[in-house]
Amino acid sequence: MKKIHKNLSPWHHKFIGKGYRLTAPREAILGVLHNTTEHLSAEDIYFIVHEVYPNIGLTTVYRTLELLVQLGLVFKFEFGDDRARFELVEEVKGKRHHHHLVCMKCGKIIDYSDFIDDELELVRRTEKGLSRKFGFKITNHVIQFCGVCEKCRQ
Amino acid sequence: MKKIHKNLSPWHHKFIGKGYRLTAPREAILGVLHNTTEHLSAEDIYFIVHEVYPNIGLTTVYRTLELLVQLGLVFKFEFGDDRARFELVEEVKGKRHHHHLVCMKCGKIIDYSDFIDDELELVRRTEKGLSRKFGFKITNHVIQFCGVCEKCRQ
DNA sequence: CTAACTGCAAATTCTTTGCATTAGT
DNA sequence: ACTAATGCAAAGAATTTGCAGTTAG
Repeated sequence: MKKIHKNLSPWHHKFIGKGYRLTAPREAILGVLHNTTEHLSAEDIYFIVHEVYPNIGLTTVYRTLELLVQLGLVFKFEFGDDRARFELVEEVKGKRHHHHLVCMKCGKIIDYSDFIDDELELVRRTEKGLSRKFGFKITNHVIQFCGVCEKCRQ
Repeated sequence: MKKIHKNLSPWHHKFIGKGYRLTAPREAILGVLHNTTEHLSAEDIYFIVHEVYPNIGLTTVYRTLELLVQLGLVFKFEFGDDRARFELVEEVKGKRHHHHLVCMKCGKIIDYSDFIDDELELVRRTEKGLSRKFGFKITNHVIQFCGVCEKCRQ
């Protein structure tokens, strides 16, 4: 009889069989990213995870995030404030693909997806063109608008 | 008779009368940015400027770049390699507005302007929409594609 | 003349590394 | 068991800051 595998974690298959292990810290970090709508830095994540697993170190957070980016599960962004921010990719599961609008004064970041259909259509076309012309295999894009938010303008 | 002002530096008017001074280091740094097609880091600029003005410090380069960004003369970019890169805005004077294509393996950066007309049209539309919806005054945008270049794919 | 600018050295901040220990599979 | 993953402390790298001396306007 076929053994039923208790595939508890939705991320299980992304790790196993590739030489990677799905450990408690990794699941915790994925969980944090999954449950937030914010743009967390490594340190932010560290503090949150730390509440549940007080013995997880900041180093592990950095190393895990690096792996997750490499596995294509997480995006890494650099806004203007000299610390990387991380976001789950998960096009699946409701959360929509979005781009960013950043306030240069207060650092506020808005995710928008209102105007995104046109943008994505353009992205597809541009990717194809760039790919053909420069021989790149394009895996990702950054589209971001910068400005000053309503509050900071006063 | 009207006095002819010896406006030696094309950047003179961007500084004077706003409480800022156009000093030798600043002109040198602007000159470096003007004469390159590369995406220089603060340290890159420091080394180049240093050949002509050996007593200019790295600190001054950082401080000058910060000011230039604030004055809107220079763009600051973060590609994946944890060091900021700087580029003169100068839409004027030939050099065309462009976007970036970055290789995640070797860090090569290609400026492209081939597919940019569509992109800029879209940018205008999106800026208008975002501005209306979120009350932002939009001053800048980042459009960047990431992937793996032809060489690194082999 | 005076406030803005500069250079130097020291301090900060974010991120990475070395190494001995622990723990998935 | 075998090797990846972890935590800690220490190292590293980019950028910032304090301060006394210098200079453009």
